[in-house]
Order: sequence, then C-alpha cells, then structure tokens
Amino acid sequence: MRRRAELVDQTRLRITEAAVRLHTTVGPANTSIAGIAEVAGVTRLTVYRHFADLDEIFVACTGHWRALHPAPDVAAWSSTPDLPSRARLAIGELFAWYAEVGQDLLPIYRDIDAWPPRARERRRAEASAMADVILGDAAGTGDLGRRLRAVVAHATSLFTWRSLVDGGLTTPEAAELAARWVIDAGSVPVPGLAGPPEVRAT
Amino acid sequence: MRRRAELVDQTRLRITEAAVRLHTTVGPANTSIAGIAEVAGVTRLTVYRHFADLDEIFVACTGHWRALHPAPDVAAWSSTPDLPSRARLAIGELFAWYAEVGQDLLPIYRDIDAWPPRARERRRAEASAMADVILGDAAGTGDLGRRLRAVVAHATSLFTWRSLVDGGLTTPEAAELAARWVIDAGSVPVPGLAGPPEVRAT
DNA sequence: TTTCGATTGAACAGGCCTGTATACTGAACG
DNA sequence: CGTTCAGTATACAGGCCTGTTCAATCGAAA
Repeated sequence: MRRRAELVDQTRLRITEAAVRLHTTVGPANTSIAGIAEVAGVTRLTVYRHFADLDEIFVACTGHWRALHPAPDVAAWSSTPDLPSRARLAIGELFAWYAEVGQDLLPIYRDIDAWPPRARERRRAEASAMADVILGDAAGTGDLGRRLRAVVAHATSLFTWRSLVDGGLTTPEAAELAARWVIDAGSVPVPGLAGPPEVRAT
Repeated sequence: MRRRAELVDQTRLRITEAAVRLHTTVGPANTSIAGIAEVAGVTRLTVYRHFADLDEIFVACTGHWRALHPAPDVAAWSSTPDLPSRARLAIGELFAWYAEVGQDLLPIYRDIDAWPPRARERRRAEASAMADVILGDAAGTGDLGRRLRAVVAHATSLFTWRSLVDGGLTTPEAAELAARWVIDAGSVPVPGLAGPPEVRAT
C-alpha cells in the first residue's frame, strides 16, 4: 500500500499548490473551493474529501508556502549585542526576504481579515516575538520602550517595505532608512515627546 | 415641480448614505447593489434608476463623504518656509484628521483594488501633489530628493498612522515620530546610502 | 482476479448576486 | 381632476458559490 498512498498525497499536494497559487494572486478573500478545484484539475468533491473547509486549506497552504520560502532566523538576531546593529541586521534580512517573497505575501496580507482567527492570532504572536528579539533589553523601559516597540513593529512591516520600494527606493535603501528610525527612536530623547501621553484622543 | 424633485433627491441621498455606510464598514469590495438597496430601504430597481453601476455610486459616495469630512488644507502648508516645520505641520494635521476619520477610511483603503480605476488614479495624483507641497524646493534634488519623496509618501500614509497607533502611540506621538523621519532623511546624509542605488534587484 | 477506495460525473437544493422586464401604486403636478 | 412618473412588487434568466448525495470508473493492493 505504498504507491497508493503516494498517489493520494500527490492529489493533496496538487490541491495545496492550487490554493497557494490563488492565495498569492487573487488573495484568500477571493479564493473559493470551486476555484481551487478548477486550478488543481480536480473535482470539487475531491477537495472536500481532503479538507473540511477553506480554513483547513489555509493552514496546509501556509505550511507548504513557508517550507518553500523560509523566513529569516529571528532567534539568531539575539546574539547581536547592541540595538543599532540588531536593528540593521534584522530589518536588512527581513526586507531582503520581502524583496523575494513580497509579491506572494501582499495579496495574503491584504486579505488578513479573511484569515482563520487562529492564523491571525499566531501571526500577531510571531510579530510580537520578533519585536522582543529586536528590542532585547531595550524593551519594557517605560515610555521609551513603548515608543520603541511601536516603531519596531512599524519598521518591520511588510507594508513599510512595499511603501518605500513603491516610492522609488531600493530594498537596501529602504532597510537602512527603516533601521535608522528604530535606532533614532531608541537613542534620541525626542523633544515634545518627553512627557506622559497627551490626553487627546488617539 | 419643486417638491417632486426634492423627494427624488432625498431618495438619491438615502442611497448615497447607504453606500457610505457600507463602504466604511464592510468596504467597497463587499458592497453590492442589493446590499445598498436594502440598507437604503429601497428597491434594487430604484438604485438602478439613480446610478448606472457601482462605480458611479462610488463617485457619489466619495463626494458625499468628503463634503462631510474635509481633509486638511494642503495648499496652506506651502506658506511654511522650511521643510522641518512644514513636515511637522502637514503630518500633524494629517494624522489628526486620520484620528477622526481613520475608522471610516481603513476599509475603503484596504479595498483600494476594488476602486474604479479613475478614482485610484485621482488618489495617486493627490498623494503626489501633497508630497510636492511638503517637499517644496527640497524636491528634485537628485538622489536625496528621491529618498525624501519616498519617506514623505510613507510617513503621510494612512497605514503608517494606523500602524503606529496600533502599536500603542498616541496620534501626536505618531505624528512627531513620522515628521522626524522626514526631517532626518532630508538633513542627515545617510552613510551607506551616499552612492548610486545598488544594482541589486529591489 | 477480485476487492477496496480514491476520484469522477451528474445532480440537487439553497444562497447571494446581477441585469432586465412587467404591471401596479400613489403622490406631486398642471 | 386627470396626467405623469418615482418608486414598488414580482418575476425571469443567468452567474458563481456552497454542501451533499448517488452511481460509475479505474487503478493499486491482496
């Protein structure tokens, strides 16, 4: 029963790959089971046999894509002692990765509201963990830490990379600028931002 | 024939307001003529009588919303002579406006791919004109101008405001930080960014 | 060679959407 | 008071989607 299982896995893989293609082009919000079946060259019924619903497909799809496109090693950044070097290293690697896979990721992140709630939560946790590593011991130092954390989250965002590159920058230029935002926010006590948060509504 | 026309206008307004409500909640991508008719308390046929298609509704909808929520006066910024003050003024006013209307704008901008092409183009032109005003005579100075322009475009983005505020900053804090990005990019010659753009693909 | 099971093909009922057509109501208008 | 016409009610044909059922293939496994 070896070749048999192999064929089944092949079918499942074809479905997963079809889902990846749709997610990275029209985006998860416009991806239907009928569409996946058509792209995979398979009956709708076959898709139902392999996956309960679109959310299950989303998970398989994500796993498949991530295996093909490994993200930078976040943990490795923590061995860099000072914040400026760490920010440059992290944002440099991240943006280089974005330059490779951004085309795929943009439709997916655009449709983040269509993600399964657990996937969204997991993504949030990963981003938070990444910020922790970049911040290192700079995290949690009161008001400065709060500001730093917000800037790191923003500087490392896929949309920041895209916005800067769309604006005519090269990826290394964008990375250097974004890294400087983090570094400046962490070193220069910003005048006008010294006091407690203004009372004004956000 | 006065009261008659008035009633017709009222119906048209109800439809437009229904479209606004849907655009600012579920977003243009998920707004259907059937949905608008239901929210407006009107027959689908009545909507067809007033508007040819969703694109025409989009235009009416945009005009209505903008009349209710006037954006900051971009032209007025040009009377501020130096870039740093101009950046602070512009981004401060913009972010304050975002703080008021961001809730409405986010679903609309999220679905920017669903906009009528002409609306998208118009939006692009407005953003470009805004960047020109903020840059002033700092625009067009070769490599520095190119970088400045990209940073201005990014710093003034709705998504930058949202990202920073989501990260825990107040709107004034976010504005001050974003303004500093522009100011620093315009004053400090960034080491490692002096030369021509790297050959590496973006 | 027979059995098992993954996959197919066709069909159904239901949902929401589109654009169009018909006849009807009711109120403003002259 | 009768005409006009915006809006209603209802319907049709068509599109794409969902989830489910049934019988029919077809190939690997025993």
